[in-house]
Amino acid sequence: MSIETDVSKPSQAEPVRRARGRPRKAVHERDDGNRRQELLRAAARLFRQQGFGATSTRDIATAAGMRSGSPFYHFENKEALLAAVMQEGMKSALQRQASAMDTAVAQAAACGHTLSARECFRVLVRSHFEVLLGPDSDFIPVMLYEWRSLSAAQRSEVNRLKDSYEAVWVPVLKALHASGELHGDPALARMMLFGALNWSVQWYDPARQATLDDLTASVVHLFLKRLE
Amino acid sequence: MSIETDVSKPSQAEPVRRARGRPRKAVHERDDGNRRQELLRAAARLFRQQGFGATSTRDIATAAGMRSGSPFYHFENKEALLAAVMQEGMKSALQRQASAMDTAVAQAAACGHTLSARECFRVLVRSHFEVLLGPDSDFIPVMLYEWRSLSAAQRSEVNRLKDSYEAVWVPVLKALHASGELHGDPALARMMLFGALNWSVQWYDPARQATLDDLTASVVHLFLKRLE
DNA sequence: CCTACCGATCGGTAGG
DNA sequence: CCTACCGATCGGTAGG
Repeated sequence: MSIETDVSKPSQAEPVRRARGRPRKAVHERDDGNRRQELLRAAARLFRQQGFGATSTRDIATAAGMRSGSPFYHFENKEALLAAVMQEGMKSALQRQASAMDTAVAQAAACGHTLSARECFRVLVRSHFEVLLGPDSDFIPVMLYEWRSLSAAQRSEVNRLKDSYEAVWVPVLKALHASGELHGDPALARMMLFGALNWSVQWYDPARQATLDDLTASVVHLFLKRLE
Repeated sequence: MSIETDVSKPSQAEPVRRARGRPRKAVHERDDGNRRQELLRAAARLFRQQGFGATSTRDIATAAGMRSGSPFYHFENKEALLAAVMQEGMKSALQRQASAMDTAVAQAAACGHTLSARECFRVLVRSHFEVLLGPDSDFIPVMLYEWRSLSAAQRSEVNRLKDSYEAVWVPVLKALHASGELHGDPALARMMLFGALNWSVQWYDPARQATLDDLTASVVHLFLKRLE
């Protein structure tokens, strides 16, 4: 279907490209990174809405304002596009996590005290909710629910990022366990906690429900015991 | 779509089915239910492993020992097969939940006391883990992670079953909240709890990790406060 | 339930 | 990045 009208077919002497015309955006070839980013955002949105398997590369191209073959100029194949979405999502999550912790630590220091494990926990949960539910939050849900479609190599690449994201939580949960604020095996508790948080992408409706601060407070009360 | 072959339209004297030929397995037509079940199990396994979009109806047919066109004798289309997997999973989950509660109530009665909310909670969590991780546990993960591929009508059908499954938990969580064993909004706690439990299908390895009883005990300790 | 098939779509590529 | 295209696969069906 959709046989393209080949308007510009025969002897068309290369449109002589005079190198002085437009100083910026020369042949719209090497200014991408922009276009690549648009592709990633479109892919993330569609992969999340419809699933990887139900989204065609044509869908993505159209959503990014391109023709059907063009995504393959930026990505080797459809799976590489999926992997890039996930890596992009994890990198931005890592950044958000680090900056949230830095800010909190700095604020505490300005008040002349250090962050308690409980406060660390709150900051991490809050940052995680932002990653999951905040603006540009299609990337991580795609990672959570489409990893089956990755090759083994791509999967272990994404897992590296995920491990370093989770590693930040480990000492915090251990400290909470040591203080008696968190019961049971911290590793198991971490799994349960991530499950509880990640599931929110399935039901959270920003229009009708609580704010991310409300959610965070709930999680803290639900998972942590009072210290006394 | 799907124009039914109106075989029995005009003057077609009903294909006289001689009731005496072969007593069992007459024309291998009406002894299915067996084959249908095999299709469902194969579909559940493949949908879970590879995802709905990445699984072809040919894959499923082969796994069930059929030819490529045969699944469509049992199911109108691929989506109907997916919907059937989910409904099958939810019906069996509802049965397991009901029988677990019945057994527990009967046992308590035999000992001359009633089930506490905490004991109810434990029974429900344990039954849920069995649904998620026990034998024949491909159906529910498919429901959890492939509902995007359902039509709106199919989705609301599945949601009816899911709602009645969750409804059993509501009074239990309310009682736990009333007694101070569960903090925060019970509805929100239910979401978090299901997230924590359902996530286990992503990491639980029966070979290397705790038993379902261990998991259940962990969840009880993690989510419920001591009553004193 | 099988055989034999069809139309559509899809991932991907050559060449510019 | 577009044009023009290909081979493969896929969901689904007619007819028995």
